Amino acid sequence: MTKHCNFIDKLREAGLRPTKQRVKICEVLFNRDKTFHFTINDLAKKISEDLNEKISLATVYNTVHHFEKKGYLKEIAINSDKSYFDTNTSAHHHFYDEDTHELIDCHQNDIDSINIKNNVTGKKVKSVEVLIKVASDNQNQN
Amino acid sequence: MTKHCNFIDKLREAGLRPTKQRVKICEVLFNRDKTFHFTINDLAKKISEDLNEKISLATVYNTVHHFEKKGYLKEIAINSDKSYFDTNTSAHHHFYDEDTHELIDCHQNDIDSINIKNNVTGKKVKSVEVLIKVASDNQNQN
DNA sequence: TTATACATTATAATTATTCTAAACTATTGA
DNA sequence: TCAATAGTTTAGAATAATTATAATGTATAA
Repeated sequence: MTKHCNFIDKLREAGLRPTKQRVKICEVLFNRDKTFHFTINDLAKKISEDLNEKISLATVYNTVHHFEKKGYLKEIAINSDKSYFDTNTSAHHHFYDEDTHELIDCHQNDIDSINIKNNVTGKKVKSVEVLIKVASDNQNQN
Repeated sequence: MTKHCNFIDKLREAGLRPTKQRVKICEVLFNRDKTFHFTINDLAKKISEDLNEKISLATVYNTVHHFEKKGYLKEIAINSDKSYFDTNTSAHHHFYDEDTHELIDCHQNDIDSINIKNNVTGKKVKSVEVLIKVASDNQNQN
């Protein structure tokens, strides 16, 4: 289990002052074994439940975006009215369960590596994201 | 070039009455050689320019969503405050140019086919979308 | 041609996100 | 230790995409 002081270091490394709000956000995000897929709203709700006091949404937005820029979080490309983030920043892709609206990590051994043969002229590949939508067989395909 | 009557048929096949608004939307979307990547706003703007009269945004939203359900359009998974659609509904993926914010089709011969070795238990793969983000070499990676 | 079911529209409502400006706090250096 | 300052948090307003509403309009089938 990672401790407070590690989060303080982590925040300092990101050039952020370790305020109690940010440390709390770190705890919720990074003090866990499994990958966490979340929306800003999920995160804010979890924090206020844990903490029994509210934290401004603006702070959550700002901090999450800082973390994303610093590579502590990854934003997941998905068609939704909300933005999804992932605490797993390693190269991996996602399943999206259309029945439950749940995101599931797709690990390296679940998929053959993606081989791009022709890139856009004069550009460099910055990231490759695969989203595999799944559903029960009897589900309507959309 | 596809003609009016074809659009009327197309709309009927989708179970939609061929109103003048819908026929116009068809013209803008399907009366073209190249793939069209667009947001609802792009589309509404193009229509009002072409037609020199406005068409309600609600109508555009409704019609585009009908078309998407019927498989005439594909929604593209991208992290954006807006939804992107594509008139090319065949199996293909996308490059996203982070410099210009432009979407570019990734054709079959640009990428090796995606091989999913382990799917989520009890589910069927409904779609596989690959988004390749590209930028100039000197661009900040985010 | 008329009844009816479906469509369009303007506008209001909703929701996610960003902005703002005032109050607050971690940090730095005297 | 303490004050100055630079960065933070906050509530609430502003913005923007999307959806809902309810009145009016129109394609269609009988």
